[in-house]
Amino acid sequence: MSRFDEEDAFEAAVAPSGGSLTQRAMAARPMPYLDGLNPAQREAVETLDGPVLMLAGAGTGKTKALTCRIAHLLNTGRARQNEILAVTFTNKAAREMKSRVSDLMGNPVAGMPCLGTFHSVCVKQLRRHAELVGLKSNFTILDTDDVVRLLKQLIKAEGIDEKRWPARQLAGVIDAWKNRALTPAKVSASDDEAFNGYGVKLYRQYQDRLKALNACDFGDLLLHMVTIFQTHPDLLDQYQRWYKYILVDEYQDTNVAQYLWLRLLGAAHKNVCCVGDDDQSIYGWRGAEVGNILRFEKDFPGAKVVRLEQNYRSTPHILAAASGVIAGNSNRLGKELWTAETDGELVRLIGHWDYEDEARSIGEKIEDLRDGKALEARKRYNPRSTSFAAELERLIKKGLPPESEDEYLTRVFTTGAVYTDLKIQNTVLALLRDKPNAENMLKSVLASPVDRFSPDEMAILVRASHQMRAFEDRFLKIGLAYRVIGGPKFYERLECRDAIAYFRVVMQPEDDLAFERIINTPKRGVGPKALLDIQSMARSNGVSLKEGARLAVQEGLLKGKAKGAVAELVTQLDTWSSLAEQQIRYPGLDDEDAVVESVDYVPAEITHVELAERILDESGYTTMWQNDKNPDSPGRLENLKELVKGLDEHDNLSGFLENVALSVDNDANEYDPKVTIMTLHGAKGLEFPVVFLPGWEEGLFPSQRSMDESGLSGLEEERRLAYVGITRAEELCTISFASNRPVFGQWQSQLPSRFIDEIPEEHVDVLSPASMGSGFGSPRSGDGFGGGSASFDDRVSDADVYNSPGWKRLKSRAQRSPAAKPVTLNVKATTSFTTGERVFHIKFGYGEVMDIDGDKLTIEFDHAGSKKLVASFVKPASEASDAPF
DNA sequence: GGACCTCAAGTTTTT
DNA sequence: CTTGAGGTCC
Repeated sequence: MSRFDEEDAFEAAVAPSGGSLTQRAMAARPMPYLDGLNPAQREAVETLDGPVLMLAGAGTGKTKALTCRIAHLLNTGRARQNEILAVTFTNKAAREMKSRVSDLMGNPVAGMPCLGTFHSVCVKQLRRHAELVGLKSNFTILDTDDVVRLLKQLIKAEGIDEKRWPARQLAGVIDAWKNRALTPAKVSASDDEAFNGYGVKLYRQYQDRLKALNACDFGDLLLHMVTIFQTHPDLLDQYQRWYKYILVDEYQDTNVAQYLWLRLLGAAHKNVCCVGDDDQSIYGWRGAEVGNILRFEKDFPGAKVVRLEQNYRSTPHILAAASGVIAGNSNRLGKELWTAETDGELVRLIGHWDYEDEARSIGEKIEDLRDGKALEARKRYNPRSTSFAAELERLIKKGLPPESEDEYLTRVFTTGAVYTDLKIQNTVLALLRDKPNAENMLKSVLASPVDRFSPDEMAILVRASHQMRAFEDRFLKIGLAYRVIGGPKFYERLECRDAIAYFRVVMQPEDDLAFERIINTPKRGVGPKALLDIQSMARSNGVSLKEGARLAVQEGLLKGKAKGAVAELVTQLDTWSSLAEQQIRYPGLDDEDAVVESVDYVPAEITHVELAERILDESGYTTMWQNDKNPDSPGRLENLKELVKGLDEHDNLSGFLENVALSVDNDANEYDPKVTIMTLHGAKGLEFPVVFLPGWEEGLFPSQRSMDESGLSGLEEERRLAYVGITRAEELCTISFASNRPVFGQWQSQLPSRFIDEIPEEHVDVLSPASMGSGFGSPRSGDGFGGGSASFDDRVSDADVYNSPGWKRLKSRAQRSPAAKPVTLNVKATTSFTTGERVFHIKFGYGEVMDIDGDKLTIEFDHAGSKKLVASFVKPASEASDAPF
């Protein structure tokens, strides 16, 4: 991006005539979006008919290509909005695609009813044809918690030891079968052994129970539709003609069921366009089959394969580092990412003493970058900070708080989002009109190199969520605003789940699981005994628990307090249900038709929000928390209020329940800039100017468990995860590891990750931690080493870590000439130790070698117990005098 | 029905 | 080591 472009944009931005960019572009050409595409993207967009496989590396503009393709299909009149099926994996991706297509078309895409996640599209289909698999169209979608409770009941009934065969495990087994599109009948004999030999039997029972409950789980949404299409060719034929064009995002993440569903729908016209990147397949553990991408050409002969290889996101060193790592994998489809950019920093590598040091160091670095105190200034403008552009767009839709306008305006300029996104440009122009000083502001920003990053341009990406705590602790301590993505979910809180259970029973009286949850919440004196009576009444009459409860009251099975309470609850439920009935319109049933509108609609007596309030009040649920004197009950009441408030965004209660089941509230819509902390998995599809990748240690990343369970393929998936992590970074990428980390409470010496060795050294800058800056031996500020028993802690200086053999090797690696062959760090340490020898460890003190296993020593420490350590972190006791104490 | 105790497990996660 | 689930006892 040259200065010329910036000035061009500048002129456009301050032009008195206002936002004419869009108009100019639109007037010049009917399809302006094609101009912004590179040749490969253009080919992918313009090859409208027949199968297309788009192999799109990280940051190569695949969403752009995908959305342009949709716009092109619409613009050329190939298809109407409701004739395009476009599926993604996450709601977020679906939302973004929708909004970007709207931008391209110049007006909101009203329709596109079939742009959504696999699951949301399937739910719509299944609600239409539920009866074909024995369900009613108002079926409930169970979450994992419900599933596990249900399976637990079945396991118990089967007389299996729950301890040895936990329901969670069975849930996993069944889910895996469903991911592979295996109904109970299709589970092959080889799987008979599953779950102590009861797997298939329980699977069948589970499916029967689901049918009785008028419910299904996530896997069923896909599996049922596949079954329906396979057994009803006429129906399939209808759908095949309906969806003239099919587009699939993140194709490498599809499982067998999703693949079959797609193949069925696309079999006739074969206008299927799949976009994927085999190098970013990181969901194998939940059933994703990379194989799907490999066999695309086989399933769709004559498929056009387009490779998007020009990266618009990252600097050359970051790209080279990522490429170097991913090169270690075999069986790749092979893409070579390149960039037109030439500037940029090396990928940074830092080793720390322990995880707290790591958190401290990253915290300091973030503060420096934020305050412009870091030595390195921002080297280039990033004209494509789509993360910020998306955020700003969201905020503008919600209404930007006036007090933040200046700040956001500044950031619009500094991130350069203004140069590329028409929508943002127009917004900025609107803001500029009211800002007399904006012109000067813009000029000064453009005149000086940007030397700071906003906190929300920075992210910390970890392998496992437990790593987050160290950063949270540290950031709370230093008052650095952060945001954790993927923490505990709002709807999964106890009070929300209870409230939702009430709604579920009201909307779907056969939902026994929800009924069981609320029957004695709040306490109504209906204990396990009464519940048992109700259950047997329901079972012997073949009705739902709610009806069973009604019968139990009528037949006089229930006595005393329970009788009155149950009778009241049943009556209440009836009342609520009839109030709700006036509002029922299942989402998705109507809007898919070409002609919708005016279905006869009886105005409801009360709104669904009022109904929800009534349910929670009359049931006594709100009162229950009001009377609870736990310190957290006010918070729970607050959450309930929040929950009811959120109902407003939905048409009715069923719409809300569907949303609860199919979406996660991960969008943190907050104004203040915050550093993002999230897992590598959660970061896929995102980008940040500054990325920190901590915890690159053997066993943690690559994860030991992953390798134990899946061997080489597990390792390769971990490597792809590393690739995903590095490629999230636009400008600065910092990888770090700690030499010591508590694993399940036990301090362990950690080896740097093998992935670190796989980064070509000419693209790495090995740095010393900040505390090393003034030379070796600088005393640490006294945070201690995180508890621990060793009395030596406080007297140890950082320097010792960097005198360790492992560190020296690392250091020397960076100083070798680029031509030198990379040496792995995992060289066996000099195991000159012998059993029985007295040794010294910097943290654990003195001890005796009990056992030797390769380069690992089992040592019985005098004060710290028995530990297994890598020899390089231990020295003979006789040499311990080197230590500074 | 609630408080206390014991024991086991302990990645990644969207829908 | 820490958390959570399940069981027991009052």
